[in-house]
Amino acid sequence: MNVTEMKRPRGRPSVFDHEEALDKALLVFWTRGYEGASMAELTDALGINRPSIYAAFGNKEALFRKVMRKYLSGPVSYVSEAFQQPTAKQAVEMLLIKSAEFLGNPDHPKGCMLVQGALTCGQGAELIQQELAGFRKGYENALTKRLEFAQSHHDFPKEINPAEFAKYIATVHQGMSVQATSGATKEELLAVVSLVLKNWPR
Amino acid sequence: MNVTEMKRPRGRPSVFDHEEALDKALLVFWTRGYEGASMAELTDALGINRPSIYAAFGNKEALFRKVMRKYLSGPVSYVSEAFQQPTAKQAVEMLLIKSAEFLGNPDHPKGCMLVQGALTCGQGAELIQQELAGFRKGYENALTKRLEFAQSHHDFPKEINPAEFAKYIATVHQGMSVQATSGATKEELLAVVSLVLKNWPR
DNA sequence: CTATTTATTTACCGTTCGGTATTTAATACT
DNA sequence: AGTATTAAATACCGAACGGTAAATAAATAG
Repeated sequence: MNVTEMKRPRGRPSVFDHEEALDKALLVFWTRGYEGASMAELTDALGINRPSIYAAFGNKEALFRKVMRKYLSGPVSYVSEAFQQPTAKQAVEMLLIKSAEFLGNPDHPKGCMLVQGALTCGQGAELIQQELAGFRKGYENALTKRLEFAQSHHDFPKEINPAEFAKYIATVHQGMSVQATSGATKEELLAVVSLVLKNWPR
Repeated sequence: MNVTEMKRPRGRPSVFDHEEALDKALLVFWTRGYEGASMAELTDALGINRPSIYAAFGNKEALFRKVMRKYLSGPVSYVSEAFQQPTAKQAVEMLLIKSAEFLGNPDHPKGCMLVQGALTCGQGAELIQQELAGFRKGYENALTKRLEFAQSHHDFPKEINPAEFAKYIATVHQGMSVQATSGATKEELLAVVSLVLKNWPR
């Protein structure tokens, strides 16, 4: 049985593709941040009327969370991929190089939405702000685990505290995002990464 | 002639100190960002009525710029101070150590207002966003100049591109700001700085 | 052909936004 | 004492905000 000939649902069919709409919403949230993106601008970008957005995704907060999920599992999926590299150095290398290429890519908004989505915010968006900080902390913790694993396999110097080194790499990573948002190019970011990797601890 | 017995101005005297008011406004903009800070919240924090703010400082944008000037010449004046250290290494060392202590200081909002004031923004605040990016770029350029000077005095390896190294330091610096905003402590930031300084090029 | 279901469209809601006109109070000058 | 000057306080403005009720259109099920 072919999926393309599935029985169509009961009522009036949606005139827009939900996944495509989320992609369009991503571009707005990415450039504007959670609060900077107004429902009016989102409505324009999605090309559908406002009640349709609410019917399909819930309110602004719910829409943002759905967009976030797409963002994490899509554009930045290279992060968890990097952690699976055979050595710790290769893992960090891939993480930073792919990040430089991603953050400075002119084909989509510059910088990382996890950083610029809601670094600060007005009253009422603190929850989103905390959630984004939580995702960032999550990546940092995953990197710590990766380095602890490497350390236990003699792949990372035992003199270095994995949590501290992970925070150092995360700091560079987030700094690269700020740089990209302010206009840094892929090449400039790669030069930064090169300086970081040049001094890999041994 | 004593300044304390200066002739008082003509009309009804101001009931609030303008500089103190700017300090209070700074705390709001620092935590909320330019757009996240509402005039209502600013009014509450300053303890004066809204028309008084407009009469004293102009509109929200003008108020923010006056606050910015105080911020640059006050809390973060250590940056230009650091550049005057005798050697390049001492300059960067002081820059990063003082930054760690400043960004993680729990006595005022965490992070740097130059970074979190308007990393992203809605329509209408792009000018402020660009101005903040300009200030960040200004610091980076000043650091580049400092390293070029050091290079010409055999105080910095001639194999390293000063602009690239300055961007690396600026990237770490801005990353530290993001980390601080998300809750990183002074001690954690100092550990990051220690890792950066451990690999000073020679 | 009718009923049911679902989506789109239009028009609108109350709240908050940044900003101000107007009135009232406090001081100095004459 | 009266007037000019300056600031504070009250009350308000239009616009933009996120969000929704009600009506209409397009499909399936019987």
